[in-house]
Amino acid sequence: MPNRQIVARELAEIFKTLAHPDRVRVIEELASSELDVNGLADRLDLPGTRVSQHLGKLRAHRMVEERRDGRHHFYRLTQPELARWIVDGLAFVEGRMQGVSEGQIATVREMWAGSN
Amino acid sequence: MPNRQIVARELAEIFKTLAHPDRVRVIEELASSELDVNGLADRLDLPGTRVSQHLGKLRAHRMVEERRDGRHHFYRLTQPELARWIVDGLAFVEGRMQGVSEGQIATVREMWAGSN
DNA sequence: CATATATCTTCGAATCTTCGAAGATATTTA
DNA sequence: TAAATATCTTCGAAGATTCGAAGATATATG
Repeated sequence: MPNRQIVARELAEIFKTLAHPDRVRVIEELASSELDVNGLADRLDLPGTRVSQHLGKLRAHRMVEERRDGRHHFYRLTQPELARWIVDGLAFVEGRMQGVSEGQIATVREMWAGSN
Repeated sequence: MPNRQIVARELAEIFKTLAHPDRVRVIEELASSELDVNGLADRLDLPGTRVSQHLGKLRAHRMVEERRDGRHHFYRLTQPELARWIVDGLAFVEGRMQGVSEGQIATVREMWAGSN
């Protein structure tokens, strides 16, 4: 199979892995600090079991790494630059503009980009 | 709902829209030139009906724009920088390295990035 | 006007994703 | 050792996605 198809398939896998709002938020949280499952669940206001499932998927695709300390599983980004690249993608949210103002986007960009 | 959640939802929509190898390839083809449905189908070696379906989705998310000339529907990127951002994402394919060599990625990066 | 071409839309089956609930495992504390 | 805590995995239902096939539309050509 031509290289372009192989590489396109890999890229699509990455996009699929990021194609859930909770997982985007998990990655942006981890951009500023390592956290355990409950730490993430608290900050994102999501049930821990759901955060755990998302982390399982991110782990399967090597986007996060795990470190265990006692009964806590701490997670961090395998490639911290990933968080920045995602923030760069906000440029394409702006263009679409369905119910999201430029001001809102700018605010979030600063929150997420600032923590890096 | 907090801004971060709204923006994360929009970003996830973008990722979902890009989460198919055919659509990644369509976008990279359109980075270098406007094409009609059959033109794309030929270059990507895909059935025209399938390319049309993918274009429908990209259109629904305003990633491509249509121009009609007779019975031909020509498509171009709404935001040409999108193609470059996707190529930047190749950095994260490299990190994962499941059956894809750095050489293959570099080759594709040049093909896609060069056409811009 | 009849036909061929280019594209779009709809349909239904197969597959994948998501979500919460329930159960399993490992670690700490009493 | 028993109970509590933190996390993971599995299960099954609901919903979304993908794909090719078939039918609809619009435009060009004979």
